Amino acid sequence: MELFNTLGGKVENLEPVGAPELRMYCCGPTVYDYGHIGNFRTFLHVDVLRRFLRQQGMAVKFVMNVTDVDDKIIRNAAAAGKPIAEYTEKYEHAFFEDSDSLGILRPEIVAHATSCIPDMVSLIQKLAEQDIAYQTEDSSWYFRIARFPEYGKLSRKDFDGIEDGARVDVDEYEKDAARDFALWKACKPGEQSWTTELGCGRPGWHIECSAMATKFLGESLDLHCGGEDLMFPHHENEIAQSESASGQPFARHWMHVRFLLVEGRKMSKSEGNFYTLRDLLLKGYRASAIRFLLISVPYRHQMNFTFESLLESTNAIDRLRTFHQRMLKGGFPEGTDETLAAATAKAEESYTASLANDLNTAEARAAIFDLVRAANSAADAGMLRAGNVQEILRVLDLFDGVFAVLKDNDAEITRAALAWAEKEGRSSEAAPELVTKFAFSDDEIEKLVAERTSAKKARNFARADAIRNDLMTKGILIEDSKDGVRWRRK
RNA sequence: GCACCGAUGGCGAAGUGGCUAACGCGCUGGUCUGCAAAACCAGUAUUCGUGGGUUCAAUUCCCACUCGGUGCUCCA
Repeated sequence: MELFNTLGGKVENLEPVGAPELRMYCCGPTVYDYGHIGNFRTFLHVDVLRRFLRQQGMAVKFVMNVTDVDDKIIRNAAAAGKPIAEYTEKYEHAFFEDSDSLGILRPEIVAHATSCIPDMVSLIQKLAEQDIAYQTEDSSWYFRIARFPEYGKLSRKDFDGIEDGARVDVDEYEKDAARDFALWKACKPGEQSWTTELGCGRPGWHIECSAMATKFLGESLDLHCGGEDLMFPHHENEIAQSESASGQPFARHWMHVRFLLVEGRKMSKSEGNFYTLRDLLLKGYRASAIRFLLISVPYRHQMNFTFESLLESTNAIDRLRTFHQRMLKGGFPEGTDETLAAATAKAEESYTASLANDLNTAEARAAIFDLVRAANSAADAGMLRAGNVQEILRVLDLFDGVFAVLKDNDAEITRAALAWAEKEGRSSEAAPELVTKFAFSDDEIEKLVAERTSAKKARNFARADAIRNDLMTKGILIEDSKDGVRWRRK
């Protein structure tokens, strides 16, 4: 497949080199709070890539780190009066719970910063031997950027222009050069620290990824991913550290997912447009719709997240699911309609080609909707045959292997979110209509639906419609068809 | 300030130097239905931010401007 490579700024073929599997690393979350939709847009697109590569028959070994010690964690844990391990455990658990809700597959390996300290220490020692790492008076260790002439090759920055610019950390006066970055931060009283050959302290942020990626994937990776903001300085620093230590290219391919806007503005707490996944679930939006929306705009484009588009995604998924059910129900005559068979083959081809072309999810999506229309249309015209259905379901499975929205476990996820809100004392944040919608059990709904069906049989339409309207106000939709009644939560 | 990215219908959003500018949602009308829902059909941008240029031909390439976003600092 072809994927844009930030290093070099071109679309390039992505394939494993020197190993049977593609070695892929993604900078994961810093677990100091619940994940927001911006975080998840990145992880979702990385998931889409991984699923597609696998589907294309490529073996992938995917490693993601969890940053479980850093300034924010130390600050927040102290404020909460908890040891950092206990504090981070909660948010890491929540992160993976949210990832599951969004259909993000778990990495092959999850690497924790706090369990890889010795690897970081030996990496820094390697740099120290070459005098690339140096110690300041306070016993912290820094990376000497002057010793890595290629610094800036990823983000293609002109450092000559910036070097003497206004923004220099005033409190880092001990460094030899303003841009030198911390590898190891000397311990401070009351802060979590490790006593190592480098002295007492804790790792800098950048060294984590270099050490862990190398530990689990070797000195040269096939692909390194992350949000666009990480390109500089984080990834640039990773390259500098890793390549200085190993003398080899750190990662051949770099993928960066662009930020999203919320209602046309940068998402931020001060703008009041900052949303975690849980916020949205409690507002009554479905996990599947959030996934679908977040991956529908190709990863290299800035996307504008709005509540209107979230509703649109919900409706689009309903269309797909309704169609899927229609195909599964079957009952079509034997044989194959050639026109539809051709349309199906074309949809499959277009779907694959779109994703293979730098992960154009918008086009891949369009290919599937083309198929839905063609098949629905053929079915209505009495042209759909069992042989077509078989192929259509296969293509639909292919699509869903990457998009993962056909299986409906939204109610389950929403219930879990409600339970969480209850437990955390945040139930007031849950939308009232959500509470009424889920107050009804499936059994109760079935009972009312049965009652309506018998009222209908007795041609008591007034009673039947009253039941239907009542359920409608509670968010439950009833559909009659030739072969029975179907209901679903809207 | 310097650098980079974007601007396509009511909304979201693909795409291309030249065939009717995808797809989804919405809306309007029709078919179906006891009525709905689902589904289908038809309609919904003579036009791709503004102004100039290159070209036989530009939404697509170039320049300027306007607006939005991003990076230069922790951030997915």
